[in-house]
Amino acid sequence: MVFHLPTSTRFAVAVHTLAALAVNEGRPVRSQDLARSASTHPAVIRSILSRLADAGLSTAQMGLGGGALLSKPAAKISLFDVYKAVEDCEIFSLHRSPPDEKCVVGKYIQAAMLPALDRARQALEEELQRVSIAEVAADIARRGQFTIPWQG
Amino acid sequence: MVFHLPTSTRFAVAVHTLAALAVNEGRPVRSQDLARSASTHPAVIRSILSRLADAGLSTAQMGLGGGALLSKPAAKISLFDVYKAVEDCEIFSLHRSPPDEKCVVGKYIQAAMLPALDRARQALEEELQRVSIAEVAADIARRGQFTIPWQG
DNA sequence: CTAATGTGTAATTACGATAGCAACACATTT
DNA sequence: AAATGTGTTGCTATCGTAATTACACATTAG
Repeated sequence: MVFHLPTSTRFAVAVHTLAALAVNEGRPVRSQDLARSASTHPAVIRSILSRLADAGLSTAQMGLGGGALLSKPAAKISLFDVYKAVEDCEIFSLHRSPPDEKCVVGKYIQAAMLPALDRARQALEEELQRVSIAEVAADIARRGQFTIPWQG
Repeated sequence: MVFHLPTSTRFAVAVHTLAALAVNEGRPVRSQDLARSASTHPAVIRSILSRLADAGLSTAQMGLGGGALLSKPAAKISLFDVYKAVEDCEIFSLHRSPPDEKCVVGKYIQAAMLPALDRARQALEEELQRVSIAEVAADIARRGQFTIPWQG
């Protein structure tokens, strides 16, 4: 059986994008080049960069020679920061239509399960918090056998 | 901005259904009644019950006076069991098209981020494991000020 | 045995989010 | 002024979900 995608591809593409900016540390990278690397369209990259910029994770340098840049050190950007910036953080969806209030189960089911769902969501977020874009970029550098001249 | 639903409503409806079976302990409940309680269609309920039966969580009693029943004690059914039965457990989707192998970032990005995503998924699943249908049903009973004559 | 009840499953339809893509205004550098 | 590159909007195709209908099959009551 085929299921839907629990998150959009935006999260993976956003991490890809920020890792690429970290690897190209300092040099602006064009949406066109990021798009080729991530196998997508430049407008998709710019759309994601727009959300990342709103979240204070990246900035854009307009005009000739322009492109995207990290707006803070890669070590200070967690995967959770990226997740929050580009995805809905409500992992669990509840009933499409509100359950029947006239049934005891319908009346209380959501209140009864919400605490557990919140704890599960929080556990997931805490794990994402533990990993930074710097670590992802460093892992890429290690696998690719090159070094990144880290900022600072 | 409007986002999509990270899980389908199947999970919430499935927990609703099993909690209802726990509350009506012993008596078969018709898909029609479960559907009214969950504000959905009987065929949707039967479709979900079919997955729950495949997972060994519920059974069906055919014919007149029939309906759905728990196939094991509610205390032995965790929210993770339900989650596994009706949802895709791949929370994070990666790139739609494989990244560019000719770019170092594209070549290693997925391998670099997968361990973190796995840990996050596992943390979520462990939290869901901690809560049982029996606890959800008991919480409903507490809020509704009635008691469930627990099996055994 | 027959009728009534209720499940199991397939097919269809409508809907909503995603992502690919084109177009164009705006900013910046040469 | 020309060239380069971003920001944003709008359109389209695709896909999963869920509502709904329909019908074969199982079971019980009479």
